[in-house]
Amino acid sequence: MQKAMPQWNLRNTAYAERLLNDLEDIDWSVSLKTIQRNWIGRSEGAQIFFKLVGSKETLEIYTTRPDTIFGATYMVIAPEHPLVTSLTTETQRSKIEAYLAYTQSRSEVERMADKQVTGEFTGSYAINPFTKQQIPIWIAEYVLVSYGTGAIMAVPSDDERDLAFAKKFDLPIIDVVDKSDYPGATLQDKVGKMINSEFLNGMEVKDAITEMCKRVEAMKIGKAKINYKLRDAGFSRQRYWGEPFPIVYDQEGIARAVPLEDLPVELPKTDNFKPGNEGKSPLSRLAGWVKTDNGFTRETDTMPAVAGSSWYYLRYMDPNNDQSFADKKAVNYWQDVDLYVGGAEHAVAHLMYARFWHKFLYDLGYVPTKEPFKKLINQGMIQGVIELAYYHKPSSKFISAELIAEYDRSEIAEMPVHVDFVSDYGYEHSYLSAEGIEKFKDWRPAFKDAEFVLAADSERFITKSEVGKMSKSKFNVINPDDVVEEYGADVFRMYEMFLGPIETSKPWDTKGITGVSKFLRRFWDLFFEGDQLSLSSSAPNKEELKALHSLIKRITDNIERFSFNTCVSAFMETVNELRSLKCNNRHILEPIVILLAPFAPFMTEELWYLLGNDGTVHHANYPELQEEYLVEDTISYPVSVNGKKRALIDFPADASKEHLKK
RNA sequence: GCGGGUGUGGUGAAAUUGGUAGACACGCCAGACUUAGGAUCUGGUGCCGCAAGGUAUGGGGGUUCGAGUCCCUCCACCCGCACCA
Repeated sequence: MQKAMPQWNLRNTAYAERLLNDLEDIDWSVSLKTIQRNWIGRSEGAQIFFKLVGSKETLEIYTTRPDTIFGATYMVIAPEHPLVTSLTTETQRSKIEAYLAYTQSRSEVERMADKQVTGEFTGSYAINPFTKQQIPIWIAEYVLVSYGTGAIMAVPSDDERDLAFAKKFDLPIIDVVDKSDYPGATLQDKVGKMINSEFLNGMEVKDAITEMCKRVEAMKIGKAKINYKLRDAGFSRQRYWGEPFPIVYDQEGIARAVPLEDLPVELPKTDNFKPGNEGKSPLSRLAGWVKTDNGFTRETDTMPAVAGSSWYYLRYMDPNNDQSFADKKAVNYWQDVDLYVGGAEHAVAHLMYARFWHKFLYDLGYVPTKEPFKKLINQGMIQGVIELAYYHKPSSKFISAELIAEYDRSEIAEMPVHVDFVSDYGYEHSYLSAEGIEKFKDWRPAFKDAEFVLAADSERFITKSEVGKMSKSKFNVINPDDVVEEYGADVFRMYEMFLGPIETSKPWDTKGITGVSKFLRRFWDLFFEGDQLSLSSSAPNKEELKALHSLIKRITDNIERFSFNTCVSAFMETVNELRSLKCNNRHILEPIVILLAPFAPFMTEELWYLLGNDGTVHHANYPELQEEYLVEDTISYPVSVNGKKRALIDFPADASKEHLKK
């Protein structure tokens, strides 16, 4: 059931321009910024009021192309537009009602999926303020009530949708832009010379837009206006869990802020979480709480989850403060969030609200920065492979994927198969064996007698494999506990890092996990002779020191740029090298234990203890890089002939220029 | 349709600013040790070629002494928005 009720809204539209512009200053991924830009949806245009024939009312439209107004030959309003009833004339009423019944029968999804040119004439006319022509007002579903003003001036010569509509309903088309100077330009491109437009004739489109905005303003029939797709955020929930609004209503029903000294307004305790009457929140049942001592009435709606998530990071800066959300000193010290690692699914809700909220606090002087999250990394998702079986509905048979071309696709359904039944899971050719088919039938008793059609010479039922989210509904969830059980948490952790760059999404695949497992065992073995800890404390040699310090350099640099996969590679290379050097020197190995600690926290803790240290390795000082150990004795110079490297020649690093030239 | 991103071996991937492409790992091949091995160790492995050598970062073109990296163009795939006036 839908019901109109008064709601609190956050006027984040007032911040639209800043939310858009300040994206420039933050270090976020291009795709995330793009999503936010699209969501804000800024467009420059004009708001224009059209007079109606035989009425005192006007029809307000929004257009990004005021220059084309001489080509506006009809108008269109959305089926849900408030003026629909008053604009409909007696003779058209039954047709309009039939059309409205049709549009109401179509969901938004249907409208988008099935774009048909439909509409109906209202019987009313507006007056084009420049041509002075009477132009018909139509209703059509291609105009959306939620965007702009829900009404447009239609210029069939310069808009594809208007053109299709005009052709279908035989409405006049007047060319107003000559694009012959711009070969290849489409209707969307704002280029060309104005024609058939009186005082605009000969102007370039851009200048014509400016000129038209001036004229419209001078005539007091509208003005230049920037429009946003971004909507204000509905902020009321009729639920128990959520922050109560610090708002009370006085005897006249005027909303007032709860005085500072009475803040915060805490959620009252109750054990009745059922909704209140007339769709109100459960809080409305608590009469003793709703009525305040001075006879005011509390707001009983609560805030949504995005309220808390919009500012929690500020509270982290001063979590025990009972006077304010965070002390200014603390906020000035911490400033903002240096690095936010989060999923792209928060692109428009949480991340937009948090930015808005932060800017609001900035305007009030409570935070020193304009943006909450300086740098943001979208960590990639570990995906799953979804295994699907083709099911031929008319014959109730399952069809092996290699045979699917022989069937009519409209008769085929795809049924998810639990990945536990699938052989060679993760490979292109993954399949159900005879045993797998039996498991599937036990799992889905409804298909216990279904036939599985296999290729003539095959005993395998090939499944269709698709990369997608791990999801209970797709039966492809892999539990990390099993991996941890087999290889340990350190291996699991490092293998996830080793898979590739942090931003990359890819299906979970354990094919290479033995490499990481082997690496950790080899590192461990460096410390031992058989089962005995066996370490040398003598001064390390040059090669060992170079191995250590080049590792320190690489790990430091790679962490700095969030390249954890190459960190793992660097550790592997160093351990390979120390193995071939037969190094068991504690002056080398101990700093590596510290470097490795964030990557393999459990094993390094163990080694740290075995090395005789007190406390935890995770509090140890980070090893210091000493560049002098990195200097090469010889440098290999590539020798190029015709731009191709043909040879390498080694020279002592201290060789003179003269020597090199020879 | 509009906007954005990505294309490198059999596979996951390296190459931070234009400077020996394929590090590291998986897989594969050969060998060692073994009663056995899906354990461990050693060596090899982009492609063509016995070799010398040639060739190679989606295709084509350009800038440069030198291009995976910069520019143009085409193609493929992925993501976002989508009747936005």
